[in-house]
Amino acid sequence: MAEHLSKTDISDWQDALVEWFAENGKSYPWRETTDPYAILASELMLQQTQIRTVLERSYYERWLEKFPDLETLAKASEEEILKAWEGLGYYNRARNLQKTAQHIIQEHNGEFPTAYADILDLPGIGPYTAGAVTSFAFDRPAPIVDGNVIRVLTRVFAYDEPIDTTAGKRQLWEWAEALTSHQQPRAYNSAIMELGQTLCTKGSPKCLLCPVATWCQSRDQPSAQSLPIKQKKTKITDKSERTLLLVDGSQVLLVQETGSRRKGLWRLPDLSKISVPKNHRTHLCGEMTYAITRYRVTMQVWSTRSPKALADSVEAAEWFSIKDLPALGAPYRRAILEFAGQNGEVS
DNA sequence: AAAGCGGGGAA
DNA sequence: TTCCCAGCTTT
Repeated sequence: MAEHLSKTDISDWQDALVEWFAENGKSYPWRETTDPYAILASELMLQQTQIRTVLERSYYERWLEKFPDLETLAKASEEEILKAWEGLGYYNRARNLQKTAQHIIQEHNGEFPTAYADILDLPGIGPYTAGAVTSFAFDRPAPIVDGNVIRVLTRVFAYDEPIDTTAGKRQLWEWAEALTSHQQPRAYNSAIMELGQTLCTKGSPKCLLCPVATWCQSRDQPSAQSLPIKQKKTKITDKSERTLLLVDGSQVLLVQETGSRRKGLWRLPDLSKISVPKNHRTHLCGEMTYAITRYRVTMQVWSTRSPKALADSVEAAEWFSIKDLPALGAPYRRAILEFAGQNGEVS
């Protein structure tokens, strides 16, 4: 399909995007640097995560302040890393970022690799992130395909087949490859992503303002809104969870996550795993619902009037100051803040 | 090829 | 509610 575009077309398409971006491109902290480590940190934070989320809570700035370079990050403790990543989700990203730092120090003498294949080889870095670092940090040509680019390309080529298949992905990368700029890799890749983010949006694409509408087979078509097409629909399963909120003065009792989910983070103890003494009375503080991966979880929070007595029944638990909590899964943090008062009273 | 992995914002 | 977000890894 890209065969429909001649060499001149491709060049004009690139120029139009780059020119539009020069006029309309937004400034982000990670666009003001060419430090590959800083760019990589931003890219990992942004995987499946909206720009707004990263910006609003200053994850990027805080991360670079705490771990300004590869050496500092390589030596950090898991606890520090998870605390800095707390609330962002997909916590293996943080662990992989540290593994990458250690890998570069050991295998590349501390020099960030500039070759695409070497970057792709780093833990947690797939085709998209490798292309992003290659182009954004080193201004070298590399195709990228993310959620934004997928919208732009499927609409430009009126691609109405599912994109979450092997064939669909192959087609998208093929197009991205064919359109990659060898003149201005950094600007072009930034431009096509920003186009998808601001004009070629999910809801109602702003074709009227689009700098590349000339080349678009879905221009002003209602069909544009329905692209891209996905085939997978994840079905949500309901789950329930009973947790124990034990507060003693300014302290709260926590246990560490064991499974693969939220590994290394802390949480409220799971009441269903605790054998409560026969004559011990517990009461329900409240209930909240949250979503995680393919589950919708209804979480009950239980407590007691005599927390110290019950704490002995909780395996491998530790007391933490509520003012200085370790990295927690978001729902547990919310529950503590909502149900635990300042002076140990539990609602 | 499919499933697992977090959390939040927007329609 | 559902969908999506600067995706990657494991099964």
